[in-house]
This record gives sequence, C-alpha cells and structure tokens, in this order.
Amino acid sequence: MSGEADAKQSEKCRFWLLDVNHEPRDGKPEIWMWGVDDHGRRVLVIDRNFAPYFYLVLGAQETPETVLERVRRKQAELPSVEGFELTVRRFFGQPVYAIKVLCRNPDLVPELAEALSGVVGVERCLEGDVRYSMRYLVDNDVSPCGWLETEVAEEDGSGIQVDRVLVAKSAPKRIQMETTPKLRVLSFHAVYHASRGTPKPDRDPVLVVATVTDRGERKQFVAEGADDTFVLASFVRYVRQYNPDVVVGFETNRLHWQYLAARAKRLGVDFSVDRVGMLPHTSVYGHVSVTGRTSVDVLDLADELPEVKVKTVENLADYLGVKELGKQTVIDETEYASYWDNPSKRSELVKFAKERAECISGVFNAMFNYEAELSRLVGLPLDHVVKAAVGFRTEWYMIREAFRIGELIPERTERPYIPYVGGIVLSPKPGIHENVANLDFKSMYPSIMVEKNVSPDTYLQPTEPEPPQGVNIAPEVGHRFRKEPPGFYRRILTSLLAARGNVRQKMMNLSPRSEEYRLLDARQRAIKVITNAVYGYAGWIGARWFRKPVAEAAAAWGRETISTSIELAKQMGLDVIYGDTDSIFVKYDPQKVEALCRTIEERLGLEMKPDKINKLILFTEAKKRYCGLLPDGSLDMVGLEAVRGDWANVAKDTQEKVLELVLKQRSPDKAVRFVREHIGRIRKQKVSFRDLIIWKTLTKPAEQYEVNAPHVQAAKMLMKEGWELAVGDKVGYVVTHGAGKLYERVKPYVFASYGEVDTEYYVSNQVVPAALRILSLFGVDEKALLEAETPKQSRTLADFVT
DNA sequence: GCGCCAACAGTACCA
DNA sequence: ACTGGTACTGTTGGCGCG
Repeated sequence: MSGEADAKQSEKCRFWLLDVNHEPRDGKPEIWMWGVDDHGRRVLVIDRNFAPYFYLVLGAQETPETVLERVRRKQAELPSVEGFELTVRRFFGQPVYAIKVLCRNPDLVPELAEALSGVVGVERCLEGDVRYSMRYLVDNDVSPCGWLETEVAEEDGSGIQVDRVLVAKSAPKRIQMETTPKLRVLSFHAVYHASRGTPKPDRDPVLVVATVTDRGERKQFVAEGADDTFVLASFVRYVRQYNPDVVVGFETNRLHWQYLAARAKRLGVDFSVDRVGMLPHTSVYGHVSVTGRTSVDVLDLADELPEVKVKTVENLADYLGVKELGKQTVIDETEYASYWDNPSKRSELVKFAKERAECISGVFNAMFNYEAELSRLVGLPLDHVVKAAVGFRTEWYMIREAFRIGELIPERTERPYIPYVGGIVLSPKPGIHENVANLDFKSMYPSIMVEKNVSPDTYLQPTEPEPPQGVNIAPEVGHRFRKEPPGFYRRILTSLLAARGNVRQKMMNLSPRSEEYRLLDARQRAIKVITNAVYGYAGWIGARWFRKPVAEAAAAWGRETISTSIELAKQMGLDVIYGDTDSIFVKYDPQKVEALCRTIEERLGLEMKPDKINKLILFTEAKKRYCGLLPDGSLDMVGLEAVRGDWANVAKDTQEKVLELVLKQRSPDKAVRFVREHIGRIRKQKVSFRDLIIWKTLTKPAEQYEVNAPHVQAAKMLMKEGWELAVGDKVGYVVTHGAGKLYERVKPYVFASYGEVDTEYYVSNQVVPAALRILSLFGVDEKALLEAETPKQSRTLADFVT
C-alpha cells in the first residue's frame, strides 16, 4: 500500500473518552473506546494492536538467559503466547529481571501465568491481574474524562449506536484540552408495584418510569392497568432514540437494571438499552455496565457526602441545594401499591416519580465535575470510579505512577490484620473558653511521608545494613527508611501536592462563580482526597503496596510532631486547651500564635496555621466533641449528638438550640427554659412524627447479630413483611409504649402510628441526655429539666467562661 | 427472683 | 474493603442479696 493511499484512508481523531471495554473478536482482543469527538459526534474507536501481557520475575541468583530459555521451551505447549521479552524492572525499589509474556487473549492470562510460574528460576508472576482495558489506558497514559488523539480509519459500524466507528492506526495520545463536550444525559426513576414487601420482577409490574434529559425533556411511561409491557417497551425505545452518553438513576446497580431487565425478559420485551444491542451486565466493584454508555448510580455519589445521613434522593438534592423541595411529597416505597391501587391517587405517584427523576438529574449535575476530575486523575472510567472505594482509587493512581517509573505492581495477597498505634488525642479542658484558635498542620501525614521518605520501597528490614546515604529512623517504633533515592510514596505525594498547588494558584485569578473556577475547584478537591488517602492506604492490609512499618512510622512521626508542637506552645506561654492528631487548640494570642507557627515551621519543616478562630468554644469532659462559635456567628458542632445520624431529630434539634442559646445568646437559663418547653411539646405530640425516627445502619445480616439491638429488631419486622434489607441499609424505627426491653418496644416507622409512640422515651433517653451533654456544664441536672420550675439564681455565661 | 454493674456489642463520629 | 482513637447506648450475664 502506498503512503498516499494510506493517508487518504486515515485521519486524526480527537475525542473525549467516556468509557472503555474490551471485546474478543475472532479470538483476538479488541479495545473499544467510547467517546465524543471534537465535532460532537459519538464515536467508537477500536484498537486491535495491543497485546495483553504479564511478567515473570526471576530470582536474584538466576541467569536471566537461562530462565528465558526454559520458558521458551514451554512455548510450544502454549499456543496463546505471542512472545517473550527480557526486561529489567523494579520490585519494591529493587532491580529485578522480568520476562514480559505477551499473550493473544486476555482471558487466558491467568491460565498462562499459572502454567509458567512453575518454571525453575521464576520467583513470582506479576500483573496478570491487571484488567486488559485498564492495562491499555495505563500503558498509553490516557485517562477517561479527558481528550485523546489517534490516527484512525473509518469502518462499517452497523448495529452500533454511534455516529462513527473508527479503527485506531496508532496508539492514542493524551492531549491538553480543558473543555468537556456537551454530554447527553438521561436520568430516570422507576416505580414498581410493591404488593407484598420488596417488589419481585416475576410478580410485580413496573408502574411508572419517569425520565428527564439534559435538554429538559421530561417523559413518564405509565402502566395501563396491570399491563406494563408498554412501559418497558417505550422506555427502551426512548433510550435508544435519545441515545444518551450517560444514564443516571438511584439504586440502579443494586435494583433497577436488574429489575427492569428481568421484568422485560418475563414480558418478552427486548431490553437492550446499551449501544451494542446487549443487556446491562455486572462488572467490577458491583457496578452494572451498559456498554457504550456511562451508567451512574446516584446512591454511589452519596458516599462522597457523609453529611447526608439518610441517603434518599431528596436528602441528597436538598443538601446540594438542587431544587426547591419544600412542597414535594415523598412517597415511601411501602406506600407505592396503595397509591397505585387508588385511582384518585395514581397521578400523585406519577408526579412523585417525575420529581424524583429531576432530583436524580440535579444531584448528578451537582457532582459531575468532581467525579469526572477524579476519573481523569486516577484513570478509572467514570462509572467505575464512582463505584470504587477510596483504597482502589488511590491504588489506581499508584499503578499509573508505577508504570511510569518501571515499578512492578505487587499482587493482592491476604494477610492477617494486626493493628498499630495511631494519633494522639488530648483530654480537653472542659468548659467555655473565649478566643481559641484551632491550629492545624497542613497535610501532616503526606508531608511527613515526603520529608522522611517513608515508603514501602525505602523501608529497611531490621537485618539490612545501613546504606551510605543514611536513614531516617522513626521515633518509638524504630523503623528505618533510606534517605535516598526518593521513594515511591514520596514521588506520588510530591507530584500530588505540587499539582494541587498549581491548580489552587490558577484559581486565585478567577472569579469563584466562573465555570473554570468550579472545574478547578473540583480538580483540587479530587487531588486532595487522593493525597490524604495515601497514609490510610499504606496501612490497609488489602493494599498491593502494604508495608505495616510504613503506616506505623508515619503515625509515630505524627505523634512526635504534635507532641513537640504542644511543648513549644506551652513554652511560649500559650494555653493548650485541646488537641487531636494534627491539630491543637490554643488561647488566641495573635503574636504568640504567629511566633509558634513560625517556630514549628523552622524546627519541624511542617506548615501549621490557624484554621478557625473561635469567639467561644465549649468542651465537655469528652474527647472529639465540642462546639465553637465562629466569627461569622455560626456554630461549629463537632462530634456531638447534633451532628450524629443515629439520634432522633427531636434530640438533635434540641441540642443545637441549646448550643445557640448558650453560645450566641450567652444564656444557659434561656436554654433550660427552652428544653422544658420543648419537652412539653413532645409530651403533647406537637412535634412532627418524622422527628421521632431513629436511623441506624444494618452492618451485617440481621440473623448474625449477637445481641437484640433495637434497629435489628425493627429490621426483622420489616423482613417479616417481605421487605428485603441489605447490609448497609439504614433502618428507621420509633419506640412505642409497652413493657420489657427497648428492643421489644420498637417498630419500623412505616408500621407505627403516632398514637403508639412512647414520648417519655424520647424525653428521657433522647432529648434530656442531648441537652444535658451541654447544660450539665452549668450545673443543670435532669431534675431541673423535668420537674416543676423552682425559682433560682439567674446566671449569665460570664460566670462560666474561662 | 431482683437490682446492680461491668463487660461487651454495636454504631458513628474525629482526625 | 484507607487508618486508629474515641464516646456513647443498650444488651447480657454474673454477683450479691434476701
């Protein structure tokens, strides 16, 4: 073929990578990259030129050529081997010889690895567990949610729902482009007839599927009588017609894809909602994939928002300020059937589904930038990064760095769990303090790990001699780390810290309201999360690069750091009121605090600065619980019942109000009066029923509990009525009248009426303890809150402030 | 058999 | 399925008592 002819056929394609998967075609593997090109066309770029591979690592004493020869001799028995390459890599920093085994078929890699690991001289087999499509992205240094460029030729693409199917003629290259193409996003919510507990696709029809697109088109597909064939068929038709890049739902991974597909199968409806005419299928991390589209479950996004305690779509939307939710009626799943079965209420159910689809869309939009940045940073496709836990995100970032520096990726192994000592927490000085600065170390653990070169590859075993470059020795635990060369973790953390610094620098010249600022903010947040996770990752027994002394040493240096800071503060005459891990609370004397921070930076090489200045701050006897009054007049409630998800709202709200009256109005007396009045309202059932619900998470299957915990009892009652509960679900219950143990008196809130609620329980076990947590500092006791008012000396806060 | 209490189980928080 | 440190509620079962 002449060069000219070739040039006519091939062209450059620039595309934003949405998703990647691999397809075996005639026994040969293909990488399929789904994207949107710079003309807004949907493209599928296929690469047929990437061989899967793994490494055979040789023992240190072996002659590499000899082992290679032994391995070669086996090739005849192993037809799927494409070839061998002798290479030098590093494993935990040590140079090793490794044979790179190139294969024809990624699915046969584990089998081949097994067959070849037995060859004499082969010490271990590595990287056979890196998925082929991820291997491709890593080796080409390209990321999803970013732009790529490659030489392509167009190919016939019948049966595939994109504008162009292209074959890559060159390896893709990452290109610098900051824009995000306009993605087609379809959000949906489905409602099923829940006739007897959790709906079953074999029994219960789909009542409504409500959709909303990024263009604002809203549709509701509603069952006619008991016939839902139409609902499914028209939903599928609509998805195919709109052809979204992203499909968003709530509980899609756990529920909807499986349910809709099963229901469609039963009704004989073709449920191929993807871009290749196949059904949704289960993929890694428990994610359900829709080939060619990105399927996002808003429930997974909720994991990023720990402030939202009960993860309903509405709570998420409300927290993100997505929508005016004031007037929206939320219909509980347990009520779907009764709404549907009552013709006059059906339209309310449809309206609810429609509004929920809109909330889902809103939550996705609010979080898209962040998730896309995370995807680009760690290199996992958007739908996978959303589902992946922090440890895996961090690890994928590391895998990319490892590839760049020729470091082999360790295998995942099972190890025993042995805990180690962590950070220091001081007992606070109880009471109310005026003008207290909260001094924080900036990225303490990452900075220590960089500074001391703490890393799995710089760690010296106790038996190893000290290298000429010298070592850093961790206090208390004595672990030694080479000062040079820079360790794997140091490289990773240095580049992350620098990258975040650059982004933050750029942000300073932008208006916080600009789109670019918001994008960069999402980027710096993503970088921060990964940076801060590296220490935790190092101590995670599931980590590929786990070395217990690494985490243990970082923690020990952390303790030394905070102890030294406390000492210095005291020496400078600063009153230390509290401290936890990487922060100290001192009486705010601006000059002294500034001097302290300067000294610490000089002496320890770590940056410490005032984070918050509290006008007032309240501590009880307990660690990890306090409330500050900030200069802007807001309360910073930490650890207290008011910020916990497992106390009834009546108690949380009471405590918050008490804190306001005490700290803002400086009146414990008013707070006592408020609590007494509020108790009166509770006894008269004047508070909302919803505010009496206690939510607790089911952390294991209900049968496996050793004690009769109230929320488990409530869970069992739900299960008895046919409701399926999974580990991780929150159970909402109320306490009712009756005799015996608490667990004998609880009911799932959906089964209880206000009349049966034991308000006295809420008074004495929720509201009073939450209020006394604060008010006992002022000599208030239970009696003062519960018994008839006795005239007493009125006190002001001044009597208590120190 | 009853009340008391320490140990334990369980959950959710802070850094 | 990132770490350890911590507070706190409610259950359980042993103990002394009568």
